[in-house]
Amino acid sequence: MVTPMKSRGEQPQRSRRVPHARTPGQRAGLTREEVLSSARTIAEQHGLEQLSMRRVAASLGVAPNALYTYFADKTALLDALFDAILGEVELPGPGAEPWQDGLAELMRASRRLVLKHPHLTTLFLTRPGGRNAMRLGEAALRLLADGGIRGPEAVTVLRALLTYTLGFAAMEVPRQAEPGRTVRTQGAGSLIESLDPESFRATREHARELASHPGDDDFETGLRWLIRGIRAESIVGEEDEP
Amino acid sequence: MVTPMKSRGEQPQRSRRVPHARTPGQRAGLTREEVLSSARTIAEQHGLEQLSMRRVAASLGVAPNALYTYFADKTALLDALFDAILGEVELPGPGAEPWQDGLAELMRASRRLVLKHPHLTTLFLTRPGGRNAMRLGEAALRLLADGGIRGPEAVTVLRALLTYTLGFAAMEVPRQAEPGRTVRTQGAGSLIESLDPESFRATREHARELASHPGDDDFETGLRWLIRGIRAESIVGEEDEP
DNA sequence: ACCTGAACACCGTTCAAGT
DNA sequence: ACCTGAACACCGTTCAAGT
Repeated sequence: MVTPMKSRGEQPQRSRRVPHARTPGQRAGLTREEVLSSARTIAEQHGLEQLSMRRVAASLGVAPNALYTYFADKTALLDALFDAILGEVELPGPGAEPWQDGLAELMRASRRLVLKHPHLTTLFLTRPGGRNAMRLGEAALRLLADGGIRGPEAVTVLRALLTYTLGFAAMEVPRQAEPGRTVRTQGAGSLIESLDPESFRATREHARELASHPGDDDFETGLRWLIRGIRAESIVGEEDEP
Repeated sequence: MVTPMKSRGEQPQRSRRVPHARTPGQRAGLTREEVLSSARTIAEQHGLEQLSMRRVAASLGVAPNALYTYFADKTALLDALFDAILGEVELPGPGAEPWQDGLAELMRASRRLVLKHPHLTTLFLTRPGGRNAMRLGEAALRLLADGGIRGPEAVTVLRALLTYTLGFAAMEVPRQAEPGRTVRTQGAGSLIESLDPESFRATREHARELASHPGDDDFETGLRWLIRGIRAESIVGEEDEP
């Protein structure tokens, strides 16, 4: 499904040649939300590396430096963009399901979100969390508390789960979504063939699997392993293991 | 019509090294390795975002376009740089230690490497592997084979472990190493305090732990969980658990 | 406060030409 | 093949000035 864009007064993409039709004194009637939304459209359609202050400004029909009224610099815009997207994660309701299932579902939702924004992957891993990241963390911590995991250990668990989830998404995305990478990516398979058969014996034996894209199954399996390991060590007195 | 500005008076040159003291015909005696090494120095000392073709060229005392003799474009240089660094991972010898200990040590070595190059973290997650990445994978696959894990499952295990390891390093680094981020980073702690006490109850209860930097202990714990989960599900008939 | 014009100090990359 | 000079089409950001 396509992300529902708030349709404001903008005419679709005719940023070609409408240079700011204003004299120094006049206002364009910009808002912070409009700038953010425009940045988002560009990032989603053309990739993060195409997202520039000048391009955002052009798509809004203003001069480049007009944006600095709303964002101190480009990283401020990036941080806001990141947090806005994070706000769309569908939190699993406080259902009666077992806490570990709820956690798994939360991680799946996070991964789906990242995959829906392939160009922003690195942002998710490197930018410190804003308000919406906290909202995600809160949901996870509550689920953990349901499972009897609190305190420092809960934070460690949360970090491990998020690391795995976001890291997995970060690894699987660029290989398939980068701009002019088609040639280089397919080269991975043929690179294996060129390796010395002796010193790369195991690699060659697994050539087929290594060439395949990581996907849902790999993610689910690893997530299950991690949760299982957490339970085995953290929940001492649990007996109702299925 | 916007006029491209090109009116350039005689500005004083102020580059560090001697500006290319050659006439069009003369050679600088560059090598691919020299270019790579110079790029590496810049990336390590000033960060990845400061690594530009022009800066590398300047540090070598050549014109910017001279580099295109050795690298097709900037991403080619980046890929080569990435693989060169990967080549420095210390592979654990084929010792008699249990396979899971060997794997854990391999992941620790990988994390240490990433942490030694804080500016290159995203590179490790997003760039497809070159020859040295294969070398790392080979070592891991052999250890897994020692543990009786082969075929598709071995690749799944390898992916899960690498995802966790590189993802963890990617998350812990930027928060402490980014250029002008000091103010923003410390803001994470105070952001928690500003949250609504009710809807962010769990977050506030864990404020202290959440504010702390993830570190060695967190990494080790998560790695142990993951490996334990893998063993529990993959190794059916193992009894000698300590 | 919100915007423009102009400028500064950069980018990656290409093209022609010299040896 | 290896390099320079010059140019093209971009960047982020700042500064002064207009309303």
